[in-house]
Amino acid sequence: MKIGDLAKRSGLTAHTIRYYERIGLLPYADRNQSRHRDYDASILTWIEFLGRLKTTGMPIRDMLRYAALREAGAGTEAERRALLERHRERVRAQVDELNACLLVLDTKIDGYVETEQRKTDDDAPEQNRIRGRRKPA
Amino acid sequence: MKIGDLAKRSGLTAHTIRYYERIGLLPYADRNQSRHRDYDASILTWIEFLGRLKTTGMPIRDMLRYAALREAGAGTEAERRALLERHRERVRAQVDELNACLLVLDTKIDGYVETEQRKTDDDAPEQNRIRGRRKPA
DNA sequence: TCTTGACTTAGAGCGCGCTCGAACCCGTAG
DNA sequence: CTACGGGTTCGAGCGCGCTCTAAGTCAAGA
Repeated sequence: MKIGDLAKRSGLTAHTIRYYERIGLLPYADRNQSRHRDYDASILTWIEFLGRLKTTGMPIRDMLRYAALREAGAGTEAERRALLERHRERVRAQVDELNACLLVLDTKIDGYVETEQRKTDDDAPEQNRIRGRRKPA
Repeated sequence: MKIGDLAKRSGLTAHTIRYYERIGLLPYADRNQSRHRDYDASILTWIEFLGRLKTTGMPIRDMLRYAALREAGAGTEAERRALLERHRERVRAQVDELNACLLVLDTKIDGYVETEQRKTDDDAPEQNRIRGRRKPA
């Protein structure tokens, strides 16, 4: 598979793939007789996992650490596991924080809903106006 | 309240507070006779809300839009609400995505746990060795 | 044969969100 | 009076993660 195909299938650009190889996030790819990169489909699995790490906010320097352990092969599993477990905790905390923010957003949005409701009440004819914040049942 | 106090209470640096004012994220602050910024405690509520928007990944240009509507005052509630509702949807999607990533992380970590278990089994004396991936019950 | 288009490398540039430095101004404690 | 610990403005610089340009190579199709 050539870099353009891998780009299409991975969702990365060819530029980004070369950049990732340059910094060590992707292993140095085999080249064909034209010195073009020639990929095996298995690289997609790794790219997809990198995408998960990225989505969850792992900085590239940490991905590099993980990638280096992976390249090092057997004997690094315990450290890889520890790295992922630490990351998982951070992601869990992140989810909790986002959920807390969602509650705040809900409250804020509800406030605007009520503002609009008051406006609607004000616009209503005098004999139909109801005091208070909520629409009558 | 002076900028240093606000920095302590808000968790931002004085540099960042000035930067936020400069770009319009914070309203132009009153100055005292020494031309120093003089803040009212109420600004903390706004800064805290900005922090929520930031935590949830809203880019500054969108916060600026919201801040501008806020400054514009009454009559902009519907648009502010719409902006927050769109953002809420993005945050919900983000939480879903993170949870999906957490499942992948769990699987990956479980894989390493099993690797370590095999290693432990290999290290055990011959008569105690058990075939298979899982620790015996 | 010639053109097209995808590939190569090295290195510069960019958008974001700060972060910091320089030079200066003030008010207060010693 | 002086030193110090704030504050001020303006603008440059930085770390991140790409993103793009330039100049060249190569293979395949008209």
